[in-house]
Amino acid sequence: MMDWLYRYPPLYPGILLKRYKRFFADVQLTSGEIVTAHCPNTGPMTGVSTPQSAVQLSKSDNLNRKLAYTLELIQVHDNEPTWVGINTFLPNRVVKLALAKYLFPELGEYSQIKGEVVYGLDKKSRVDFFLTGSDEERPIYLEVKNTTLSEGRLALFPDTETTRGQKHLRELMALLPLTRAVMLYFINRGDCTEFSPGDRTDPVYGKLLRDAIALGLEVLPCRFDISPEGIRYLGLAKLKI
DNA sequence: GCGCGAGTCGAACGAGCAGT
DNA sequence: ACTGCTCGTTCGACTCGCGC
Repeated sequence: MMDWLYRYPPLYPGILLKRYKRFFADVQLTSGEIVTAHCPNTGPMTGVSTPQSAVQLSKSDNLNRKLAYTLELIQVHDNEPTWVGINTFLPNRVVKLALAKYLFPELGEYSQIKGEVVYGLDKKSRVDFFLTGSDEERPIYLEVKNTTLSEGRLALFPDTETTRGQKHLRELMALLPLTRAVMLYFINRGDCTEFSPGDRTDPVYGKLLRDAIALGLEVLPCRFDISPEGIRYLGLAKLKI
């Protein structure tokens, strides 16, 4: 039996009425009450913000928050009904838990995990994770990207033009080959079995990714099963370049 | 003075870290 | 302990210069 990697707090089911102004989503709870929830995903959420979709909200008891509810999951029907994770900082948290459990054999037997390590030419970028202590001398720079866009069973990143994402790729390339550089695409939905760069949304990113792979960048497109109960790791998706 | 396009900026929230 | 910055991201609101 596969263990839960992450368990959601109690969630409140509802129906998405509309998403607007990037951070807001009006949701009708099953009680009939209409609430405005914080949408912690500032991306375009292409294909995953359709009104009348089933959603799941968490509720914060932080009194400083203006919006107590947070949009966590939305159900899509591209394939079978599938829950998609909306919360963009969850992938980092979940990957941290997965690293602690050594769920990615591709990364070897590191002994130290550091988060948010400063790197880059101007020392202004931060890598999500920095792994050291493996038998191999080279440390690992690991960057995590949240992926929700899909075409059928093919997951795509990015879902919009991302100059920041391009910058991250360039900076990872600059580290090669003295260190290992790994891009981990967190496929935030269980129905996708393959992964490709989203050339239609950001062709520059797609080209950069291929250049980076040629230089030695490693890509881990990771599949996760998402449900209101929690998140489980399903293994790697097939990389289609 | 007006309308237009291009460019810049701040708001929204939370986590984590550095500096005081 | 506290403040302030950075990161994630988009877009409405705003300023600027241009041509008429």
